[in-house]
Amino acid sequence: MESVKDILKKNNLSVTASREKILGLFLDERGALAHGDIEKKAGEKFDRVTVYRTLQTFVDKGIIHSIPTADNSVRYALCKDNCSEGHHHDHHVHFVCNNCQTTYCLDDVVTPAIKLPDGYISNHIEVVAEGICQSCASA
Amino acid sequence: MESVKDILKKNNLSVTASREKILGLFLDERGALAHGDIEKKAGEKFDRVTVYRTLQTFVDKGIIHSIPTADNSVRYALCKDNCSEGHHHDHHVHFVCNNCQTTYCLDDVVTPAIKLPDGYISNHIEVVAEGICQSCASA
DNA sequence: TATAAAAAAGCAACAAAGTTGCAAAATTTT
DNA sequence: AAAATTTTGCAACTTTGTTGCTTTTTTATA
Repeated sequence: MESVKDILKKNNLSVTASREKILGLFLDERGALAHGDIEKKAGEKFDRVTVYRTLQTFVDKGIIHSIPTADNSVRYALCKDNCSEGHHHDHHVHFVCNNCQTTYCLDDVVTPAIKLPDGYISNHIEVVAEGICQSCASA
Repeated sequence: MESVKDILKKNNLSVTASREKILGLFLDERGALAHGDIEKKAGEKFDRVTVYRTLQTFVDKGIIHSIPTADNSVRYALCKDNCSEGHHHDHHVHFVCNNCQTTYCLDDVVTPAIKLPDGYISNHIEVVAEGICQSCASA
C-alpha cells in the first residue's frame, strides 16, 4: 500500500505538511473535491494560495485531474490510471449527483469513441453524467 | 425566419435593448459565447449585471444552454432543439478547439448512451470533445 | 548533523467573476 | 396616456483566483 509520502517522493516533490494533508484528503475521499472542500476539510490550517498551488502542482505531476462540471465549479480527483507528468489518461466517465452534489469517478466506465464530423480532430473526450447516485437513490 | 423579437415574445419576455442585442449575438455566432465575449461584443453598452441577468433569463427560458468545459469557463450556446422553460434537450456533443478556443455545438452528433454501474441513475449526459477544429486544422 | 542551497509557505495586495438591494428608467398593460 | 410591472444601472459587496516578495521549511551537501 502506497503511502502519501511515497507518492510525493515518486513524483519528485518535497514532502511538506500541506501536500501530505491535501493528498491524504484525496486518498480518503471516494468522490472528487473542489477547491472549497479542501480548504474546509484541511481545517483552515493552510493559506488559500498554498492550496491553489498545491492543486496545480498535483495536476502538473499527473497525481490528480480536473473534472468539468455544468455548474462551473472545478473539481479534482485522484488519477487512478497511469498518468504521468504532462500526460493525463483519465479515460473514464464522471458522475455528478444532483442531490448531494458529490462527483464520482466511474473508473470502470470507459469513455466511448465518438465519430466527429469531418475536419474535427479530437485527442480527448470528457463525459459527465448527471443524476442521482447510489447513496441518494437508496436513502 | 424567426426574428430576435419573435423569439423574445414567444418566450413571454419583454423586448429590451439588451435582450435584443445579446440574443442577436447568439444568432450571428457559429460557436458558443462566454460571458466575457458578450461583454466585449456588445460594445460595453450594457452593465455587467444586466448581461448576467439576461443570460440567466435565457437559460431559464430554454433559449440558450450552458456548456461545461475543462478550463472552467462557462459558455453558452443557442438551443437548437426543442427546449422549453425549465427543460433543456441539448443532446448533442460539444467541441472545444484547443487552438482558437472556440466552442462548437455539434448538433448532428448525438450523445451516446452510456451504461452506468448499478445504482446510478442519470437523466443527462454531457460530452465535450477537445482537439483541433476545422478552421485551425486547415490553416 | 550542521550548513548551504533550493523549494515551498505565508502574507499582502490585487484582479476577475459573480451576487444583491434598491432607485431610476423603460416596457407592457389597462 | 397613465398605471402597473418589469428591467436596467449603480453601488457595494462576496467569492474566486493570481502575483510578487519575504520568511520558513525542506532537501542536498559537506
